[in-house]
Order: sequence, then C-alpha cells, then structure tokens
Amino acid sequence: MEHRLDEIDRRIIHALMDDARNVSAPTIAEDVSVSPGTIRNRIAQLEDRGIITGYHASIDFERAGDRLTNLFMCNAPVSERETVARRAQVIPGVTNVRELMTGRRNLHVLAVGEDTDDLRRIARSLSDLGIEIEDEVLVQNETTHSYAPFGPNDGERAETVTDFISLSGDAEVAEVTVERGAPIAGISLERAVREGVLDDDSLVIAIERDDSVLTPHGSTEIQPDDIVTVFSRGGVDEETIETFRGE
Amino acid sequence: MEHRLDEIDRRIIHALMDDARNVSAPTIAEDVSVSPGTIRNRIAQLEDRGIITGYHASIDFERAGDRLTNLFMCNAPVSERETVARRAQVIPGVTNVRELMTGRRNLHVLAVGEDTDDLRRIARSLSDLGIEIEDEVLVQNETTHSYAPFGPNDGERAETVTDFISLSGDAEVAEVTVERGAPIAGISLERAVREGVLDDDSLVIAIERDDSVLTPHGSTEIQPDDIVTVFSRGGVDEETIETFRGE
DNA sequence: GATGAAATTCTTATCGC
DNA sequence: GCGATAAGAATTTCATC
Repeated sequence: MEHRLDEIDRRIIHALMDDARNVSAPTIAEDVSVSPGTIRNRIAQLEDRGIITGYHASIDFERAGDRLTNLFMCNAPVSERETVARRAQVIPGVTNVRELMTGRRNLHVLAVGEDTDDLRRIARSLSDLGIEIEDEVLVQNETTHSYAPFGPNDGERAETVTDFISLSGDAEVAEVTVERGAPIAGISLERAVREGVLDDDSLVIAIERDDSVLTPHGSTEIQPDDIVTVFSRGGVDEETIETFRGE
Repeated sequence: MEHRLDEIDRRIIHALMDDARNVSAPTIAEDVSVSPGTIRNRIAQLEDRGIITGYHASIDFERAGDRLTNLFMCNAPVSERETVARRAQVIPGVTNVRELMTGRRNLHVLAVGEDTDDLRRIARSLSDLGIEIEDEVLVQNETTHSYAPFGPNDGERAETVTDFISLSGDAEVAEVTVERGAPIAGISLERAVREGVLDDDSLVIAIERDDSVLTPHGSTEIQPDDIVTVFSRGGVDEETIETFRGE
C-alpha cells in the first residue's frame, strides 16, 4: 500500500505545486508522455493517499484592502499540541498552522487581521485555547514554490533569474544568468534591440563575466554564463526572461 | 487604481483559498449571483493587481516518500533581506519563504529534504548567501485555510468540527457541534441508526451538553448545540459530518 | 494505462449599460 | 469601464477495454 512515487507522480506534484489552477491534465500528460486520463487517475490517487492535501490560492492581504498578516509563535504542551492546533485552525482569520517537532515555540500560527485590534482578538482566541504566545511578528512578504527535485531533470538547469527587485512604479531590475542557446547569446546588444530579440523597454545595465563586471555598450556581445543585470521600466516579464533562456 | 474589494472579490478569494483547483467559475458565479464571465474577469483582475499571487498544491512530503520538512529560522540584515530572500527561494528544496518585519529571526525558510544530509546541503546554501541560521526545527504538520471573514456570511455559522484525531488504521474520532436543523437533531440514537441517518460504522461515544458530559444510550436524543464525540472505524467522512450540520 | 462519447467549463468576441 | 451573452475550443467525467 505504501507505494513509492514514480516519475509521473513527481512531475504531477511539481506541476501542481507550481500552479494548481491553470495547469491542465493534458498539459502535464504531454510533458510525461502518457494519456491525460492517466494523469487524472494519478492525481486522484495522490489525493486519496493524502499526499496532495489541498490546493490553495496565495493572497497578498496587504494589497487586498490593507490588511495585516501576523505570525504568532506559540508554545503548546506536546501532549495537546495536535488538538490545540486543530482548534486554532478554525479561528476566523487564521490561514496557516505549522506544528513543529521540538522547541518551546512549537506552534506557528499565521493570521490575517483588519487592524491591530483584530489581531488582538485572534491572540485572545489563541490564549483561550491554552496556547501561550511567546512571540509575534508582522509578516512582510511570503512566497511559495514548487519542490525543485520533482521538476523536469533536463540537465542541471539552474534557475535563470538569480535576483529580482521591484522599483517605484512598475519598473524592475532583474539579474539573470544567460543560458547556452539563449536567443540573445552571441549577438551584440545593438543588434538584439534592432532585431527585436531584446524588448525596447529593457536595458542591460551590467554584465558580470569571469568575476569582473563589464559596462555594456551597443557593440557588447552577451555570452552564455554571463550574469546580466536588466532594467525594465514596464516590469521584467516572462517574455523578457525567455530572451536569456536556452530553448 | 487602488480599488477596494467588493463582495464578489472577497467571495472569489475565499473560494480559491479553500480549493483553487476544483472550484469552477460557474460554481462561484452561482453563489454570488453574477455571470461566470464576470467571475473570470474578476479573477484575472485580482491576478493582475497582484492580490492573487499564485495557486499552490499542498503536499505531505512525509507521505510522499519519507521526506523531511524543515523550518530554518534565520537572520538576514534588513538592508539585504529582500535580496537574500529571493535568492533563498531558488535553492532546490526550498518551498516557502517568509520575510518578517522585525526581530532577529526575520527570515523563515521552509525546505524539504530527502534526509538530514540533504537538509545540511540546504543549510549550507543558505549560509553561502550570507544568511545566518539561528534555529531550525523539523515540521510535523502544516495546514492552510481560507480567510473566514471573506466567506459567506450566513449568520454566525461556526465550524461544525471542533476537533479531529486520527487513530491507528483508518479509524478516526471527531468532535462536532450539532447545528439547528441537523438531520440527527431531536431523534434518538437508536432511531438514527435504524433510519440510516447515522452511519453504521459511526458511534457516538460522548455528548457534552450544558458543561456536563452525558454517556449516550440508544434512547438518548441528540439536541442542537450538543458537542458530540463520534468514533468511526472507517474514518469520519464528509457525509457523516453532514448528519450533524444544519441544511 | 488507454480510449471515446457526453457534459461541463474555458476562451474569445461582441453587445449593452 | 464593467457585466452579460453566445459560439467554438478545450477540458473533465465516466464507462469501457
């Protein structure tokens, strides 16, 4: 009954962790070379076996009406931890609960509130359950990602984008590693812009090559393994990144 | 541009946080009494506005091949926190990163590893980024939930199930609050079983009423607001819970 | 695990307020 | 700009091999 996961299961998990809503069974099926029905069966099995426990949208509650996200780090007696964890989950505002194996702060409760008063209400609800709040912090940002080892193993494919900063307005700066076979590799910046390979709104502002940093000019050629810094006034979108990515 | 969310947006967010994959636009549309197309447009807007940031499957990695989930609580200089957070995200195995506003442990990194060696590799990767690991703990369990205040406001509808414990095998024990209008309310246990209202595999083992605990017999009648403890050898499924829930 | 028909849902374009 | 509507494409469901 305790079947191990095969390649199909792993790829399904990877795909659904990455995007649970907009990935269809046929899409995954093509990647793994089986029929869509098989993907569907496997997904149902993974759900039945309790491996896939749910699909949840991630929400930026700060943008969604100026709400606060707070992390309560709590102490619950080990013998009751599972029970109080379950009761904490249903407190209105609580969106995530982590039970930790050891330590004094063995219960992390993530909660969203309209304001600090609302968070106090949640704190009181936790206390009422016999949970001791050891520390609490506002959460600035949270991101969730797929489990890379379950992803496609096309070689050593490192992530292309190594850094990423949003500036005022829609402008963004991204640092990307140029892959072999990337559309922009081997041609000059001037030509890249002229031929539309590089977006008009994007500007290569630095090139890191062999541990030294070059200042790019029109005649500068981008090479594989260069780490280029790209500024884009309208935001660095997926299409721009593709320019630096191999096929 | 900074429009506040209306009831439609809130209900969409609630629905997608609860189940991002198996909820269709028409389903939500019916709940809110608008056309499916509108729901679709709103979802696209919420994504564009950066309020919905993604849809992720939740995976129980312990069941998925005996992997370990570990939480690294780290310290990153505030000035570099955003940058290192972004770099930490792409370390293979890292599935979640929380940036916290204040405190010494202002970066929580959740990572999955095949074994402790694998986790050490991830820890080393974090250190290489200049992140100081202050503490680390194995995660036993994690659950994610919808944001209740965005849910349907049909009265004060408290959660029916207040506690839930899995026993050996498939057996489970659940503690549920009986709602007004529930199928089982007002009839004796014996009759409930006879008429199929209560599952054959389910057994009411305790009734908490007015702060005292009753021992149930065949002639005992379940009343609204009773907190009943149900044991089921095959697992307490949604159908069983419905027995205690109002229409 | 694959196949095929039927129901549902999603995409897209178009119209009206 | 926002929501409703309708046609065609794609996906999911279900039974069957």
